[in-house]
Amino acid sequence: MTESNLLPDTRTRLIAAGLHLFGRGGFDGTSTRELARRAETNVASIAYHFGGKAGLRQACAESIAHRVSSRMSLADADALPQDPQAALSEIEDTLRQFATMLYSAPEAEDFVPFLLRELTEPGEIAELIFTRLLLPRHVRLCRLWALATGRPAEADAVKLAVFAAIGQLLYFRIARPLVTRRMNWPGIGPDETAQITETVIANLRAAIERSRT
Amino acid sequence: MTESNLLPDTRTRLIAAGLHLFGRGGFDGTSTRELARRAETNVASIAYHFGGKAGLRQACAESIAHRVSSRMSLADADALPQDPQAALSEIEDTLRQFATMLYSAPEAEDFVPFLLRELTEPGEIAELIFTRLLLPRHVRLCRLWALATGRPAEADAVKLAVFAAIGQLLYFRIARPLVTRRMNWPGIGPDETAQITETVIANLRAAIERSRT
DNA sequence: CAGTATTATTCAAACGTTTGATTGAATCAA
DNA sequence: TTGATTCAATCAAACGTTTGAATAATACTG
Repeated sequence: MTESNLLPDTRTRLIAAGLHLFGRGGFDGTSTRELARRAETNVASIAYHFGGKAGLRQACAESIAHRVSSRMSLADADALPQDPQAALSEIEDTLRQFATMLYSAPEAEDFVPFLLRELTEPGEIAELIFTRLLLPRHVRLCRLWALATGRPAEADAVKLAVFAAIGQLLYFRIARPLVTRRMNWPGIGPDETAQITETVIANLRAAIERSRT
Repeated sequence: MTESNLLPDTRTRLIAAGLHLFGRGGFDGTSTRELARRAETNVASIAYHFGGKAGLRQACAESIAHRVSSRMSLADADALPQDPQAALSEIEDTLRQFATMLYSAPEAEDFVPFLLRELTEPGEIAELIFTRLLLPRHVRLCRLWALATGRPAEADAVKLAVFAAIGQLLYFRIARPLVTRRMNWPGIGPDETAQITETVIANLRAAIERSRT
């Protein structure tokens, strides 16, 4: 106790290094020596704390799962809004939260690239991220969508529409270099984030309107 | 002359191997020995024909650029449709072509993963793919969008809306394992492709309708 | 047209480096 | 002292690349 040290745990530092380096260079593109250097520790610590490089990768994913869970809490599953307008509002709020996390939350900056990279290539990590983070939110969004449009919550069309809405946000982040190039943006700051978010929200409203009639 | 050999060029075989292996395992995750084995040649051929592993990667990208150009030709830039309805139709056609290539074209199957992987990580290759393949089509789609909605073609909102439309298609392909899991699909066949495409087209129509008013 | 010189391509083998992992000693806190 | 943790040093394996000889294709010459 009473940690007067300036540095966090070796364990914690290694996970931070993993998120950063795996997210940028990929798992194969990152060496254990790089990881150790960035975490300011010895290579052997990786094996000691995580059993190996693959174990560190897993620990990075679990670290994200925890942090995202705390930052984007699921609304109580039993408490669904009643009128369509309230359902739509909650969908919009969820997307906005998601966008904030993806584009401009400083504390998410180091793990979002890791998350996206793992999501784009199938494997155990993608599995974990999907079941723990994405799936429960997808299910709830489908229920909300159903409330907002009057369609059955588990209809294929509803599920796909929700995927499409989330997909737009994820895509803008994945293709960020392409988007900034085409838009002649210096980067994605608060203004640009707002523009993207409003585009997606506008698409959402249009889709729901059309689906309702 | 009179090639009675069963195999294509070593050069050609190496590019095919590169598209396949880089697309699945990534650049760092693929060794020159794997590449040579799959191309049924010697490792030294990589250096001989492409200067090295990185050169093969580049050649793979250029091969894609050629193949996509021939399969998805750009309509003549000077021949824009005149009425909004025709413009909308051409946008829809373009998206459908794109979807076919991404999801179900057999001859695209081996290079689509390569293309997506390179697009998701910034670099020289992504640059080439973007400027040669994506950008010209994006520009034309913006013009068509402008015609269909009456808005200025180079308005930020138009560019972003086009990105959002393309992004949906790309995302469904990138996140294919996730989508099939959630939908309880065995895979993405013609039926599933149609469902996805219709979802995106429906979103497109809704967005354009709303943008027009 | 035959025979030779020239070039292009492929090959097995080896190069030096880097990889992830492991070792046993050193260091630390309790 | 004890158990947990970190360390420098080392390991075999795999890495991308290079080598020089062998082979195949092409051009030249008499």
